[in-house]
Formats: sequence, C-alpha cells, structure tokens
Amino acid sequence: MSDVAHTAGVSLVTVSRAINTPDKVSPETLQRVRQAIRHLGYVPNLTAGSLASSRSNIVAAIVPTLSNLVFSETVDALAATLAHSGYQLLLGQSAYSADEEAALVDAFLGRRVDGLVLTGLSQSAALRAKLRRSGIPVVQTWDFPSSPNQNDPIDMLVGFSNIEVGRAAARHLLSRGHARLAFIGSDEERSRLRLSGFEAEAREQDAQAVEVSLIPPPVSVNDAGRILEGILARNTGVSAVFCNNDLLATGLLFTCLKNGWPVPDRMAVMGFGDLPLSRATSPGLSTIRIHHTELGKRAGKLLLSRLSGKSIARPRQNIGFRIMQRSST
Amino acid sequence: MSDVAHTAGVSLVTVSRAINTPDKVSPETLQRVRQAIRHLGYVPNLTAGSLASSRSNIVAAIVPTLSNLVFSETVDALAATLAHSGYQLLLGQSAYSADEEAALVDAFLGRRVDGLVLTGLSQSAALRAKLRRSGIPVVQTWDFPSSPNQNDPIDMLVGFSNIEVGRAAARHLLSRGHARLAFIGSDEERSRLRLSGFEAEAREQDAQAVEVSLIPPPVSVNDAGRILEGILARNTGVSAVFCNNDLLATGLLFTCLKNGWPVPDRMAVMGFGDLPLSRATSPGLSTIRIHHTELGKRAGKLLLSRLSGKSIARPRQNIGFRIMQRSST
DNA sequence: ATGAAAGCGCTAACAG
DNA sequence: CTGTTAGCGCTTTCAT
Repeated sequence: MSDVAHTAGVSLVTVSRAINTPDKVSPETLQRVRQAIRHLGYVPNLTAGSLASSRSNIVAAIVPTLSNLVFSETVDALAATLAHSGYQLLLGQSAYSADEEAALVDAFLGRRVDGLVLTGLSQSAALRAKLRRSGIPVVQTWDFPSSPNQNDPIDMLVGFSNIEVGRAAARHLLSRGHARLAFIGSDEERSRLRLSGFEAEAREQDAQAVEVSLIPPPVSVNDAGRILEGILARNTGVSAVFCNNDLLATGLLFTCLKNGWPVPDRMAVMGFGDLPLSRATSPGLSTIRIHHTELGKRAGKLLLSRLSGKSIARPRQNIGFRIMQRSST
Repeated sequence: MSDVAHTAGVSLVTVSRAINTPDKVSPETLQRVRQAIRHLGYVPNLTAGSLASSRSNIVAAIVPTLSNLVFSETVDALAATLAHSGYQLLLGQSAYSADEEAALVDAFLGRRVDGLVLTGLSQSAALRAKLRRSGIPVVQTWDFPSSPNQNDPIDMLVGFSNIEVGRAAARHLLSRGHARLAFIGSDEERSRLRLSGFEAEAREQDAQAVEVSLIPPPVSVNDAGRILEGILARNTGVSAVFCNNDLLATGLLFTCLKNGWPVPDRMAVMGFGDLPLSRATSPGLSTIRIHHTELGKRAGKLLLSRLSGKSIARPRQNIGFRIMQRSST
C-alpha cells in the first residue's frame, strides 16, 4: 500500500480512502491512486483491514451437511443474499454432531466473523451463553420454538415448527382414513421433533399404531423401502408412511411401484422437503413444503439489517410450511 | 492475550506457544496458561494471527451454484477433507458467470486465502495469470483438458474430460441403434463441452441428426419434457435424448411415463451426474457417473499436500467417468 | 523452556 | 480533501 501511495504521490490513508470510501477523495487523486494500483497490481490485504477495523465482512454458517438439497439450497440463497452486500460466507458442516458444531463456533468466533447462521435450536446452554456474550448477530434456522421444552432463542430466528410439521402430517394421514401409521426418518434432532409431533397427534386422535424407524444419517434412497418390507412382513396393518425427507419418500414410492403395491391404496406415502425432483414423480408425492430458499434469504437479510445498524421489526420469524397434497396419499 | 499472560504469570509469547505449539511449553506452564484461558474466556483472534503469520488457514472454493447436488456434494467432501486438517472453507457462487468468478477471486486473494478451488478450466488469460502470480495453490476441477482449444491449467487439476463424456454418450446411444439424437442441456461451459463431444462423435459415426436445446440455467425438472414435446411435434424421428444433468433426465423419464411413451423403445433417455435419487427410478436411468465426492476429496488433498510442503506425485488427475447403463437406454 | 523487541498491513481518530 | 500518529492482536526472530 505504501508503494501505491508513493507512486501516486499521496499518503497511506488516501490510498485506503480511495479504496474504501472513494467519494471522500478528489476525482483527480482518485484517478492517480487507481492508476497506481493497477500499475503495481496491488491487492489490498483484507486481513490487515479486518484487524484494524474489527470488521471481517465474513458471515459464517453451520449446516449439518451440504449433501442434502434442502440445506445446500438454503446456503445458496444465504450466500447470494450476503454477497450482494459484500459479505462472504465461511461454511462449516456439523454432520449432525453437537460437538462438531461447538468446535466450529469456536473457530468462527476466533475469526471474528461478523455474523453467524446456525441450524436448529438445540445448542447447549454453554454454547448459547458463549454466543450471546460474543455480541455478534446470530440467526438460528430450520426450527421454531413451540414446545416449552425447547431452548430460548439466542438472538434472531427464522424457521418453522418441526413439531407442528409432525402433527400436520399425522393429521393429514389420519384424515385420509389411515389408522395405523409408520414414521421413517433419519436419527437427528429435527427429525425427532417431527416424530414427537407425529406421535402426539396420533395419540390424541386415537390412532391404532405408529411404527417408528430412525436411521442414522446419512440416509440413502433405498433405506425406506427396506424398512417398509420389514413392516409389511410383520403384518402390522400399516397403511401410511411419513418419510422424513423426500429422498426417502421418493425411494419408497419407487419401491412400492416396483413391487406392485398400489399407492396410495395399499400404502400411502408422505414426504418432507418438497425436493425439485420429487415434484415430478408419478404418482405425485404428497409432501410438506418448506420454503427453504426463503429461509436462507431471510436469515441473510436479518444479519444484513443488524450489521447495518437498522432496527429489526421481526427478529423471530415463523415462515411456516405447507402440505402439498398430490396423489401418493 | 496479555490478560491471559498476566494471569498465568508468563509472557505473551508463551501464551501464543501454549496455544499453537503446546509441546514447546513445559507441562506446568501449559496448565497454568490453559487455566487462565478458560478462566477468562479468552478467544484467540485468528485474524491477528493470520496477519502476523501470513497464513489464514482458509481455503476458498468457487462453484457455479450449490443448488445442484453434484456441486454441493463436491463441496461437502472438499470442506470435510479440509476440516480434518484445520482449514475452513470460504465459499463463492459464480452463477456460471465469468465476471462473478473473477470478482470472487479478487476478494479471496485479498483475504489471503491459503488455497483456491475453481470449477472448470475456462478462466480468462488475465485471471489465470493473476492466480499464477499470486503464488497460492490452485486446483481446477470438473474438467480435464483434451482438446487443444482448452486453456493451460493454472496449477493443479482434478477432473474428467467433458468432451469425452459427450462422445461416450453419443457412442452409447448410437450403439443402441439410435440414429437421430437429441441433446438437452443447460447453457453453460461444461455442458457445451459435452455437446461438442456429442456432436463430434455423432458426425464421425454418420448419425442422421442431432437436435440441440440449450436452456439458460437454472434448469428445472420439467424443462426437458417440454422440449421433447416440441421435438416430437416436429416429427424429427428422434429416438434418443442425452440430457445433460440427471434432474432434466429424470424429469424427462417421468414425462415419458406419464404420456405413455415407452422408454427406451419409443424414447431412450440418458442422464449425466448419477444423482442418488435417479438411481432408484423405474425404469432405471442410464446415466454417466462422475465420482464427485472423490473429486472434492482429491482437490482437498492436493491443496493439503501442497500446503504442508509435500511434493505432489500427480498434480493433474483425470478421475474419468463411467457409463451406468440401466433400463432407460 | 521462556522472553523482549519488532513488525504483519491496514484503519481510526484527530488535526489541519 | 488530505495527512500524522497510534494502534488492531497476534507471531517471528533472536536472545538468554
């Protein structure tokens, strides 16, 4: 930077201003500085800038995995929203592990990121306290408090109630005349919340049974088919399955088709997530739509508002969900 | 840090060493320092560390979008590989735009990232020169040079030949007895490379026609179905379609099923990418498998080797591809 | 094994 | 509009 300053015949600060606040520099000076920058191939060191200004222009996000489209599309929208305002995204994957998440948070706080986006509300009390003390804006996503057992939000929030999703799914299947239900999902926090809602609703409506299978993540397409075969072999009378993600549900749909089990007459299948691909199956997959790109966008906007010092009208947003009834139920 | 030093009764350097190179500190001192750190809730400022050491422990990656599973799974594997060695991932999305990519590179170089992963080989001469001058390790991915028209690699490379993919697809369809082919893909660099290979092979084998449709990204499930309807309406005699991504191909498969067009007898459908979901369709989707998680892993390993000063046996790796013939062709 | 001194490359605060 | 001064919070020598 001092090379640039010499070449342009100005001081260091002027170069800094020419780069960061060009309208505070006279047009002629600006031009000389820019020319010097180009001439020397100068690349400003943003790390030094961050240290001096204590703003990193980096936002971090932690998701369980990018190998699930619902999360990668959320991150896509988040990164795009932030990029418009000059923020970059530092990404961490927790693999559904609270320890990994905590370790990532430490690393990100150490980097003095300007904001943080988390998945879920289940962070430990210690972690929540640490984040509150850090003073940086935090957005939790992918859930919304509904039961008294859930933690208090750390700061901002944009999500939907997983428990209500579970309830809505049970309600839907019961209303279609099914009395014996199955739940197949991956064994992780939010899936278990949906299960708890599903079971609660089934209980309250006197459903005759709920068969539960939780698969350790990552799940694969054929898992649900395998599990359903087991359920059918036991003659449990199950006639409807709620698969806790569309990959499982679509795989199950295909299994039913292959085995000649009529959907939804022999077996009703319901998914979660509304993946682009699942929208085109035949029969159409009934599922629960989460507007996950909106979720990423709103998380980004919340952070940007806070970072630009604006007051935030609604720091805790429930974006809800929608039952997409198609032909599989 | 100086608070910690005072509390532990040592100097700044010792605290630094206790954190970064604990085996260079006596056990008793180490314990005192660690206790002070915990007691004070000290979080080391990695930005300051980066500035002083000129190592950021950050690697940046640029992909077109995370909303395509082939890329998000690659990034997943890359991030996981890097995380094992303490590197974090800074992510940029180019939206298939060379300008966006160039802007992201500038930002990342400014942050003094320790390494960079790019998608494709089509960077401008200026950008390639800038990256070479920067001296940081760069890995280009998702393509491999085969035609003399392609650019020289910047540094390291792990990919496969998109042109050869196109050729292989044409060869496969022609060998199945189809003489009039269609190509449907998104209008972007690598898809066009596959198209060029597809057309070249078709020409050399005297195929009677290749109908081409390029869709501006992002593509959606039903795009290919709509296009095929147009092709059929024109009575072109096309009997086989190469869809340049599995989302399109699977959508097309569903369209054919819905319309009662027998697959592959009336219309053969071939995809690209081998998405998890597409593996379970019925009829099974013939497609081209890219081991994209391996791609991410190798890109990460190449960077890690270089960053740890190891010599690299094969800095340019062609991981190839594989034709997965299932029932749709 | 520990410490003192000298920066890393920039921005903030103040002055003119 | 421009410049001077003083750090930001660490790590890197080089000593001891």
